[in-house]
Amino acid sequence: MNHAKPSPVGRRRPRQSDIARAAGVSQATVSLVLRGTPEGMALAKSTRQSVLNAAEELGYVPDPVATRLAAATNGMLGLYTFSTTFPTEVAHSYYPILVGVEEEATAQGQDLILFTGSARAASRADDPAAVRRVRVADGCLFFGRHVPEGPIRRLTEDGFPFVYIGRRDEPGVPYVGADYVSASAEVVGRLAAAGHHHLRYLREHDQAPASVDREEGVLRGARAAGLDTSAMVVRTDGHDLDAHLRSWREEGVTAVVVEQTDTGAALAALGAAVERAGLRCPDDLSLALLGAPTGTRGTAPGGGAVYSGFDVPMREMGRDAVRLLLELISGAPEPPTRRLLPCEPVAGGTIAAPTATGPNTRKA
Amino acid sequence: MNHAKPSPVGRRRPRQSDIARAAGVSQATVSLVLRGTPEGMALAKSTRQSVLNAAEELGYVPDPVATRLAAATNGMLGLYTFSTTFPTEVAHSYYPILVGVEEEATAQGQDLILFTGSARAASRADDPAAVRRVRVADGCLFFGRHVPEGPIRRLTEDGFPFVYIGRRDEPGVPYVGADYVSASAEVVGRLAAAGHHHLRYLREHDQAPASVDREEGVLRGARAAGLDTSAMVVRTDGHDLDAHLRSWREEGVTAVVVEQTDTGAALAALGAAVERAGLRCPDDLSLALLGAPTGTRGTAPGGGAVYSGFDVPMREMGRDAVRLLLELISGAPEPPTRRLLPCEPVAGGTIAAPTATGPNTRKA
DNA sequence: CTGAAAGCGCTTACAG
DNA sequence: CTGAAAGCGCTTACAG
Repeated sequence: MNHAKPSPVGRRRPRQSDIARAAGVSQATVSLVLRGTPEGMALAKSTRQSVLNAAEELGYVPDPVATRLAAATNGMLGLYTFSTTFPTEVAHSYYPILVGVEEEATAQGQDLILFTGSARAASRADDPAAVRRVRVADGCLFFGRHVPEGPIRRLTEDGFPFVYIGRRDEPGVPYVGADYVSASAEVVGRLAAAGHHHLRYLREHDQAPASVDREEGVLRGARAAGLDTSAMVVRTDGHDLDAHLRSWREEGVTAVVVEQTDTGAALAALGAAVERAGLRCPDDLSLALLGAPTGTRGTAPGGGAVYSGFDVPMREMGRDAVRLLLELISGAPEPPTRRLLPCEPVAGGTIAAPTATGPNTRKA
Repeated sequence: MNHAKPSPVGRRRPRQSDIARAAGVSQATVSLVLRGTPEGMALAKSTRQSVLNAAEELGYVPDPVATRLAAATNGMLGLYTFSTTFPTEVAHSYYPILVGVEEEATAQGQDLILFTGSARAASRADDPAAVRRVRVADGCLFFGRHVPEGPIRRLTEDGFPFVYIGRRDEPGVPYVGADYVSASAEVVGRLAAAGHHHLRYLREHDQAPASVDREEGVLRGARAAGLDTSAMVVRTDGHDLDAHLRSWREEGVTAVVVEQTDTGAALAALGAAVERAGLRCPDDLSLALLGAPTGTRGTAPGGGAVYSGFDVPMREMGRDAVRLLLELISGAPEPPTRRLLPCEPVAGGTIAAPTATGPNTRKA
């Protein structure tokens, strides 16, 4: 026997067998008709019609769970986040992606399952069991700077359709990322064109693809402009940068480029140091920010201008990832299954020609 | 026969029968052990252990779809929005709720299914079939100013657990709403205490509970303060309010209270009229806003001060709704299943004592 | 203490 | 053109 599923309160909701009884056909025939398969369409008009009528009459709605178990699709797409899901602090970087995903999912008639990282028994977001849950959905989107490889490999082996939001190194893994390399190179080129020949690139220690790509772009742009890149890259853990800033200025550095991450540590540290040094931006020092989500760009210290740099098309990435995932699910992906979207350059107000007066002209 | 589910690529993922074979027990026993039921715990230690080992060995993860179909729960909560889902314009009012829901769901180890309103075949968000989809989840949260009653009644009849985010009139329907009545009354009381005796309440035509409650609160507060309420309530469809504003001023009105809705039509219209009239706020006119989501409060025209009024605890509503839903699912809800959360008064800068000089003292 | 069986509500070959 | 049957991977009484 079985469960008390048939609700404490009202009538049981109708299933195919109820329709079959009402229409005087077999349950299988009901399935055929309702799914609108070729076989179903080939049935006698009268059979079809009576099935359809009975279904309408009874208010039938297919059970998505049973549908899915019986190997069909269920019109649900998963979204699994490896960063802390939704936390208020990273809301700004996460939300635009969610909006994009939601928009496109809605447009495509797909529901969305937000896998909340923790969940059930074994907890951590990178727990293999946790990741495997995503299989309830027809396919899944993954997002986060750091992603556990094991569970994902397993999914690949199983042939489960998924797409990363963000570039990945693992070969064969489909993704929709941002072209940080080109965008970062362009920013450095812009600085060089404005007359900056001594600059620093400030980044965090984190080795996520998004960070690696920005650095590569910065170096590429610097070389293209003929700049000396030997001491250009500086890593910070977010601590006090006052000493650094002072020595850079003494070395004639006129511009600092900084990466934006979900922690924002590097940017915050730089901002604080600039503030404390009493420097004005861009008068005393030009600043460029590599990649804020569209619309969330902050303003620089010592001047309050909007950061120059580029925007990351988060929303569009979300939308495109949904499209790609759907293509994968249907088995016919449009050729590039690894896509990089262009970033929008932002003029901002933190880049100006360097004051030709040399280092340390203004007050300490 | 059946489907090609066993992945095009790799090995089939293990199921209970695989574990059973490896451990030399029946599949049912595996289920008992893995679910950790009383019966399962009562099994011989050695049996338990070998099952557990085999499961670990094979990397077993239960199939949530099958689990759900076989009548257990699946650890998924639905969120169904009747307003346009997520559209950028209402993002501000919707997002805090989503954040709250997400936070609590994560804390409780539940995944979230975002039903995208439209979806599949028949489209509109209030389509019965669309609403019925929510049954994949263990329970569902509903949100939106306007909610179709039919589909919901059906859900009730079926004994499906759900909770509204926002107060509802339908008897017996569980909800977590905001106490707009008290909060609105308090705002009017505050105005009266500041010396305002002639005021107007501007609202839209929309008859959602949230609007009805605000009006009730305003009238209650006004009566408590001994104010004349006969001409107090004014409805607007968002069009030109210049003439209204002029006549109010001539009648000696010194303060206007306005409701915040997801369209923001009334507020926008009032703001524009105040702007055009060249009035300063709160110098020439006090303004109060009834209910913006925490943190999204805008600034008033003619002065740029933050609106006085109250904040709606969207995030907390989301959290509490998840808790209530979980209680409902487990069958043991804590007594009030219809809850109203207090709103936070916001002092803001748009309420001041009326200038004792009477109407139209300042420039047109 | 454990196994065999029925059932959840569908889909999909396969017979007639 | 339609029905009977098997199967998806679980859970849950019910026997032993």
